[in-house]
Amino acid sequence: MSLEYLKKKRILLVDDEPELLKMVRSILEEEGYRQIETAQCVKEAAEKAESFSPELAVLDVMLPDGDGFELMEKLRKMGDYPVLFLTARGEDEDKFTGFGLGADDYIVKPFLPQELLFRIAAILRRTYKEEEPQVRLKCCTIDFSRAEVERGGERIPLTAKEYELLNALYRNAGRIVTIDALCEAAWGDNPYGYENSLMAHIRRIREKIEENPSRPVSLVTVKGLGYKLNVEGK
Amino acid sequence: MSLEYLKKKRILLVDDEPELLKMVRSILEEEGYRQIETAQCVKEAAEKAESFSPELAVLDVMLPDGDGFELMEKLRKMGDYPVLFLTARGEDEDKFTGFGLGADDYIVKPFLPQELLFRIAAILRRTYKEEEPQVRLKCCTIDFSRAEVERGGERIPLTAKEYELLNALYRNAGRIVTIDALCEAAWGDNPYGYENSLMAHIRRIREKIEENPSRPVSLVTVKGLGYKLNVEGK
DNA sequence: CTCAAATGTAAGGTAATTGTAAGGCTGGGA
DNA sequence: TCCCAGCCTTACAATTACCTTACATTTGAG
Repeated sequence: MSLEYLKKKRILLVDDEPELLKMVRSILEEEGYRQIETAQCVKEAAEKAESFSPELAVLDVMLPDGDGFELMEKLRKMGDYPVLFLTARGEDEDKFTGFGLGADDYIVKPFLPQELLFRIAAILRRTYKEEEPQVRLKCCTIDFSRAEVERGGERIPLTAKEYELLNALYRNAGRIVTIDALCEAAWGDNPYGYENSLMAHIRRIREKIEENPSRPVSLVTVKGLGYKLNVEGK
Repeated sequence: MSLEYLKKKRILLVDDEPELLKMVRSILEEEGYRQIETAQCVKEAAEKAESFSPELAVLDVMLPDGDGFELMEKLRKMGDYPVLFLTARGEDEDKFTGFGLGADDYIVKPFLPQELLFRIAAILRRTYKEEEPQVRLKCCTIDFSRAEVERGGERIPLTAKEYELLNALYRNAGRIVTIDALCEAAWGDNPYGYENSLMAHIRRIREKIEENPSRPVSLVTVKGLGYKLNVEGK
């Protein structure tokens, strides 16, 4: 059972004490985690999260410009990754607030390094069941980690927008994704007026992933409802 | 965010003290969990797991005929569901053994009921993403997230209007929905003058979901009142 | 700055979906 | 028995949502 891929996950640490931050970081790095970002307040954390797209967040409850709970709500709006809280001993109320809001684990300071590592590993293992770099489609495979499509030995690169759209479709593989949802995924805040542009992108994606782009089988349109990505295998 | 579906998950409790078993069971039942099995030793647990197919296991470390770690290895061979350990205070070595073997969480006795509930909910939430509701009818199933009807292995797509109408009927499954209400659902603002069109759509839907569209059993008409969708309840 | 690649826009085309209409049932009442 | 209302059924016409393509604009690397 190879768990190596878990070491590549992006982890965001947020704590106001630089000492603790440094300690936790070194614990994780020693264990082999390679992608770690840190922040010392809510504002900084939100900015880092935006560009870093963490796959796990470890948050202190007490922060100079707010609290960890408020921060978690912010983070949850951006992506659905697990959140683990650190807090001072004994504040049971905090613990319950955190769990109630949907935290994934809660560790009381002071803690044993080993326990932190185990809990992080347990959450990552559950959340990211197995590495799935290759998504198989009818007549090609998509490699999201390289943003490439492989078809008949040939490697075709995806552009940024194509990647975002395909990813949004893949996250809902098999289900219908509305035009609005796709615009939202690709253009964010102001996703209006791009319907036509979306269509052009869909066409370009189809030229990369379909045998016959005019008779799509993997990225099909459901008239009046949206688009749907069909992936192979259970 | 509906978390109701988590309450239906099958949970296996294993502990040698009948008292504790009873207590944990009542904590869970009070919270709304409905499918709970218990066992008092490794042997019994293995048997129950076989027939019960748990979706989460809560294990004590100390058992009369073995230990929880050994049991976890047995369970893992049968299925990949999360395991949470309960143990007596202070046995840090146990804790690390458990996590090292792939446990998902670890709670030290004595614990607060609330904490157990939160940790169980957190694990279930991460492990089991919300499932899509499949609506079962007399001779087919409807999958709204894919806008498809599955009948005898065949997948028949629904069009936008068909989707809207079926959805409106499903939201009032078993009850009569008036013609006006259906027009309202499908045509919004100005739902007048579409009665005939509605009929044509009803026909098309029946051809997709009924054995004999002319003798409907799932989407029946109630003369003078409207239509009604009969779903197979359980 | 320059150039190529990526992205957005526009316009004519097309086919599936939807609307329409006309004739056909069926069951209840007179 | 006949008639009528309310719904069914079908074929076909109209619409609209999407396709396709060429081209304009933006972006970003060097």
